[in-house]
Amino acid sequence: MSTDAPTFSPLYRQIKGSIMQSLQSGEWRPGEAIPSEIELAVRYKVSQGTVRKAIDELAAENYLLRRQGKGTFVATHDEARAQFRFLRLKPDVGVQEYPAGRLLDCKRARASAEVARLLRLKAGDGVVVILRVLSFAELPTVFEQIYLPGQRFRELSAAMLNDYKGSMYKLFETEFGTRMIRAEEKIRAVGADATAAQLLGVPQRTPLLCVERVAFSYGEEPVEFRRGYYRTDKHYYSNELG
Amino acid sequence: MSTDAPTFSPLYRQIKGSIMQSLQSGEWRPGEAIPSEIELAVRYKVSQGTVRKAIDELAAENYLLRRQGKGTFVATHDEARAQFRFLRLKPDVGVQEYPAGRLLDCKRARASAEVARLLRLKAGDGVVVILRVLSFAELPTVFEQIYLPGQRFRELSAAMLNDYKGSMYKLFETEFGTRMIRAEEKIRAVGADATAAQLLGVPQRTPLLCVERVAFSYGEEPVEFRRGYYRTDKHYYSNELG
DNA sequence: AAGTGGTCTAGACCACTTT
DNA sequence: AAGTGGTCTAGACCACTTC
Repeated sequence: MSTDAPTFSPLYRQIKGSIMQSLQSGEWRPGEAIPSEIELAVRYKVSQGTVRKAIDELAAENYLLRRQGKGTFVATHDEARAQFRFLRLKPDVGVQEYPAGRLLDCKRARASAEVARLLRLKAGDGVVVILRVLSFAELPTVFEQIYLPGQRFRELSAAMLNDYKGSMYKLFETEFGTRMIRAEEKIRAVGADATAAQLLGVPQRTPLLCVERVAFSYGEEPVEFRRGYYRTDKHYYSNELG
Repeated sequence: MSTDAPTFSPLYRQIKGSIMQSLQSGEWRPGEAIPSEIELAVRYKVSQGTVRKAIDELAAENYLLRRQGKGTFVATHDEARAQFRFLRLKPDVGVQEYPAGRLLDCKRARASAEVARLLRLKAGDGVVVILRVLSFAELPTVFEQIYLPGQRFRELSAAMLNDYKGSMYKLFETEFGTRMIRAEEKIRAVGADATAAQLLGVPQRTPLLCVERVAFSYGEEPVEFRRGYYRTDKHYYSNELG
């Protein structure tokens, strides 16, 4: 038999697929409870155990959040758990805090070949470009360039970004129905260019972490490209190898 | 601290603990099959499903490896899966390859305060210090300083490191009964010092990734501290945010 | 008390590997 | 054919939350 044909797909994976579709279609919205395991078992005509296994996997992949006694909820970017999932910078001393953001620019532009490739657009398609600086305890630490598909984020404006309190991903989720599920990062060491040096208050050619991130939403759809320059004299990027 | 006053500990977690102890004690060795689920169910006087759940978690945490039809095996560092678990450097172009290592030094020394703290030793305790350079396709890319507890690695020698074919963690596992389970890394950007510059063939102050790793064995015991300097002009450190 | 997720059981059957 | 892990079921009971 051909190796890649879906020769066999267990029931619980099909259920998992159904649930993911309901999430993607917005039938159940972030923060809301989905139907109970028993209800879903009835709906899909399977046993509760089979539904459980489907939900177990979705919870492990950060799509859902189980709360004993209360129900199963669509994951959100304002849970404590999610706060630092995409921000791996920790201070050398003290506890991790959420940074203050300063918006430098938010404009429309055309996608370069690179950005188009990463976001699966056509070169020249419209994108939103956001520039900002993040500071920890008044110390400018991150300079970020963010690229978003213009289509999906048509309504996004500088005012919106400034008014919104909370993380950017929370705003995307709330205002654009776009939930980030996972991201891939490529990390390099580079010397600060004139712009980064000025914004971060360091000499040119100071070694900085260059972190390029592509974030994916439902269905492995890339919906954000972000390039960040991190000062690492008082912070470090933390990672766990499991 | 004794493991816990179990406010409440489900059966399958106790089973999991028992299995972990058998792994730690060496009752089942890396690469070997552990008893079948049914045998374990009999041994622990529980149902097969309860054993399954315990094994599920251990497999997810890279302690065990399930193979349908064959059995459940103690994880090893020579599986394809494990090869790149601790090496996150990927080439900008081409496919990831295993690097060639060149040993520069392997000596005994006394732990500095920092190394002692990280390895939970007393300052001045004996440690093994290894210096080496890793090259990808003839290109020196990583300069590493490795610190190991002298006690545990009493027999380790330069000859042993040179003779051994395969990854260092595989050697630790085979020759010292020390299996690395997980690791934490702190990543910074720094300028190349004279030593690193010379060994990696770059000018001084070239931006390099500085990756500090503490690796843990069974029971969260730290058994290795490693500081690596990575060139990132042709490679990048890849990470996934799940 | 009622409803939710979490644990545990016992048994049936499926898929994969080896003999 | 026999043995392994993988799936699925049905039901019991526990722990947590809310009413």
